Amino acid sequence: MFKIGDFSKLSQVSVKTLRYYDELDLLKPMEVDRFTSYRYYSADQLPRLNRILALKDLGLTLEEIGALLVDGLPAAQIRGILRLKQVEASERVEEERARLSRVEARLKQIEEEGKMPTYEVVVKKVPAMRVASVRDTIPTYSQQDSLWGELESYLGQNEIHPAGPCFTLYHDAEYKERDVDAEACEPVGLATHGKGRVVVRELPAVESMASVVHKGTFGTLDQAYQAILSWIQANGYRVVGSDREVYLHTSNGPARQDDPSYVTEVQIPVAKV
Amino acid sequence: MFKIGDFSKLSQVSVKTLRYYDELDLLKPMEVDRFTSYRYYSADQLPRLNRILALKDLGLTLEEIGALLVDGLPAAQIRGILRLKQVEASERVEEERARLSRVEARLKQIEEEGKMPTYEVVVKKVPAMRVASVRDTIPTYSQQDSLWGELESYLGQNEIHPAGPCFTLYHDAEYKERDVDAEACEPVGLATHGKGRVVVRELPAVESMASVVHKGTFGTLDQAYQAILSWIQANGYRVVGSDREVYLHTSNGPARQDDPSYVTEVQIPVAKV
DNA sequence: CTTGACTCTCCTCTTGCCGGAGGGTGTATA
DNA sequence: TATACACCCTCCGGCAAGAGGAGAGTCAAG
Repeated sequence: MFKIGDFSKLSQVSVKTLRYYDELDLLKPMEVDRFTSYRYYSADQLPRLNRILALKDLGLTLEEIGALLVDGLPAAQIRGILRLKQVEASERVEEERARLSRVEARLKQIEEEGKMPTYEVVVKKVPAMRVASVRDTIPTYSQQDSLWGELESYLGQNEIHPAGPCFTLYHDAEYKERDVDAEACEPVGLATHGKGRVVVRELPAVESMASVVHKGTFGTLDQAYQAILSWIQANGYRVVGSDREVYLHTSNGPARQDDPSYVTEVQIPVAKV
Repeated sequence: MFKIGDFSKLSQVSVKTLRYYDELDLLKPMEVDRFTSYRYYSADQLPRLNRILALKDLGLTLEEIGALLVDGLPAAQIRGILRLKQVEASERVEEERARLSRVEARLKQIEEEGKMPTYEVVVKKVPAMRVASVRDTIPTYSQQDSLWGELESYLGQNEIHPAGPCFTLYHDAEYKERDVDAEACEPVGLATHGKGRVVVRELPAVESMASVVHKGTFGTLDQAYQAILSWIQANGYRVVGSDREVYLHTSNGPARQDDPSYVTEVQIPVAKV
């Protein structure tokens, strides 16, 4: 019989941990003095403790270990839990590898530019939404006014309030200076009918949307595009959909002037590799 | 200006998290209503939030992010932190890879044997210790009585109490049936002089000691050896030192009889690959 | 008998939030 | 104008796996 400190030395497990395992019923001392509450462990409790440690090393939580430690548990069930853990572990490996490569990409970028990058790219989900929109081929990307005019007059006539910030969807697969296939979109709450060139449609959710926020006039928006595109490449993604320019500067209507305080978000659907 | 819920939708960050970042001074709302305490965010706070998210993705803690977000921080310092994170991340990758391979080894073992293995092997540190010992070549490994006799009479004469469980050190590089180079060891507290064949010496700490606990007679101890050795191989370790048999069954003296309740720990120093 | 090393219970702290209780706000509609 | 309903606020508790420490009781050796 060993006192907790000696048992701790034997097993190289801290006294705190032994007491904690006692509390969780993972490893009760062989004997507890009724008067002093001193815990006494016997050497043949070491195998159980070692099993706890080994399972912990495999990534099981203490709760799972407790469930596994009841005697006579069928091997099939143990295999099941372990296979689950195997999947979890390989996911974590992948996750950490991805994190490492992000850190390395960032470091490289800092060393090249000598400072933190101006733009921060994040990948997020964008939920599905219903939009009213007008789509057309426009001469240059800065000449969207007609689209927005149509859209707003439609919304005004039907007394529809936007349900979120408006944005332009660019459907061209590659960058184009002229004859841009653009769609002016305004999120709406209820299902309604379009009218004329205005259609109301459901945009599906995007699982992985790379996003960057630009503050400043539209003239400098290309910097944001450059930043997000090079990020996409540097981090092993590829473009898999139409990009959006979301106009965040104010509640309704797109930006039509050059205002240095305008805030615009560039979103590009991406996927790994 | 957005209320917290709208800002949350924009950024895909939960309201709870935004409030938490406010509390930590990571991202204060542009404005807080003095009467209602409503938080109001502006769109141009998104870049800062995105930077927080990006740094979090690199594995920085929120505290570190707070330190990094003060303006005009020299790039050198940022590089320093990131390099630290790089090291941490690659360590975690390695750790998770190791964990995954442990899980796989265990799964394979279970599939082969159809049950949880009888022996649990753990790797632990063993601290340095001072021992009194007698070393000699003995005919077979079960004939250690003379060594223990010498050792105990020395301890008795000098009134030295053991400072821990006694053990035998086996110095042979490979397994031998006969002419075993064995050393009977008894940990002692104070530095003393040996006498005759008894020497008092310092055993260095062992950083990685594979260990397995056997309960039963000595006759079945070879099963424990087999288990630990095959574990060592299956988990990518190799033997780098003399193995120990630690006698845990009772306070002092080695086991000399066959008692099925005897508890013995087999320890083997190991290193990766 | 005293000293010093242990041991006990109980409390708080860690990280990055999530969930809920209880109560106040804002606005769209009947 | 009343009211419903969706928001918002603060505060409390909880998560995993213990670490650290306070204050009090115990053990073994000299």
